[in-house]
Amino acid sequence: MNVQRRNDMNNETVSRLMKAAEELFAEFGHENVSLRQLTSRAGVNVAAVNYYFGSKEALTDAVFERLTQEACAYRRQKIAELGEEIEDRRSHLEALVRIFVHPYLGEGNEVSGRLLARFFLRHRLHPTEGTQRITDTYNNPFAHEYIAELKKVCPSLCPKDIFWHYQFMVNTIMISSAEDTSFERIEVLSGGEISTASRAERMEALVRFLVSALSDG
Amino acid sequence: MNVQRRNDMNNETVSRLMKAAEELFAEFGHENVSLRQLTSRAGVNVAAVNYYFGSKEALTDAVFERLTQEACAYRRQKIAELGEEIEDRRSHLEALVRIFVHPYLGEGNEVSGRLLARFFLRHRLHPTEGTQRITDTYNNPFAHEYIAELKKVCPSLCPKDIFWHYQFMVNTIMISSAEDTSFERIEVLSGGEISTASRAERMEALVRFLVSALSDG
DNA sequence: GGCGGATCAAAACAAATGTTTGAAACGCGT
DNA sequence: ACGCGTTTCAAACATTTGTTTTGATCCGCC
Repeated sequence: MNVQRRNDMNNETVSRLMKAAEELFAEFGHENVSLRQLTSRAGVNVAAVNYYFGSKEALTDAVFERLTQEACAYRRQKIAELGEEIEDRRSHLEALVRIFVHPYLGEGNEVSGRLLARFFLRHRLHPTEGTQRITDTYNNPFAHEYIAELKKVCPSLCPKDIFWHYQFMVNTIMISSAEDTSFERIEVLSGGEISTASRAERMEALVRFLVSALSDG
Repeated sequence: MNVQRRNDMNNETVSRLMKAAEELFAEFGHENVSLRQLTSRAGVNVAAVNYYFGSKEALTDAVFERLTQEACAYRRQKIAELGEEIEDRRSHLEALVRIFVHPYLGEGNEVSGRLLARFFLRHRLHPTEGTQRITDTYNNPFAHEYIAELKKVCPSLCPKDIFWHYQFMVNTIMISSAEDTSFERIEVLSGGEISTASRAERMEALVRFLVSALSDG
């Protein structure tokens, strides 16, 4: 009835709200951002959230949905560009992994990547009707396509393990992308041997880890 | 002053509180458990939490600390039992991985394992003074010892990557242990090909994944 | 110009939370 | 039996949260 009343995209207030939500959610997590912080940052009234979205949760879901949609679309396109011909299995696998990781850790996705990962983790730990719907609509269909591609380049992997390893791969990427401090920990772990690495370095290390895990058997 | 007044372990109310906290936190996450739920379950008064622990956060930290301590102690002992002699690198590595995973997914650790993982994830996403202290006190020192063991059985791994891969390994284990639904997803991913797996099966699949990721290069 | 719906803003609202209070109940040594 | 420190309890408290309400204002249109 009054939920999700008129969240057209071409609306100043709506887009200001979503922009502010993205930034704040990424920095603090949606749990720790009150509507008053959010609307104050967006420069709109507190009531605007409920007026346009119906509830805070609906706004959260809207942000989550947009990011998820974009990530899946990007990856679908990149996989299509990759084509069918498989020259070297290992490098093809690496390309596949890079495509998956890119929306999270790739260049230009600093904010949205972290946010997307946080949303995903929250869905895993505390699924709601909304996040479940988004997962079913976007992530699961894409997951099937992606797993099919994995199968092509990992023939030595037991069929069951394809699913398992896909799951573990996703898990690793999520938490590794969700928070920068999880990467700064590398400095204390190595006793300073590795100084806090650049974003690009982190992604390379993650790709190596995942390729190694998925190849071989 | 009045914080952490008298949380002796040999106290009926205190242990009742911690037991209820463990169960509820594991099921819903500490964020989603109110003091009234908690104390009602424990059969004590609401004020008992503040009386004995000083605050809800202090109680949370106490639970976290105990579990972390136990996990590290267990692993230290098992590593010592493993001894120095390395006959087969691969199986030694596998044993090491199993030792790490056990407090999270091993038999008998159903509740505490999930809880510990949830705490750890929360610390990563939203560190506090308390969780940082616990990490510094227990996890980081143990991490150094464990990484040293890893180095012995992964000589082909570039020294820098030892730290990275350790970090990724921990991440994978955490999120994979934190929620059972992350494992039930395997059923929808495989299109029903794999029915929801037993806890033991999951652990085996995770061990395969990690060993594969850590060996080779 | 004036009507009517869309949009906004300030305030009020209800519910939940962690925390504190003050008094009653208890345990126990003297 | 008394006194005293500790523990327990119900109630109140202060604060924050998301949400709703009530008008005021804007803008297009007959």
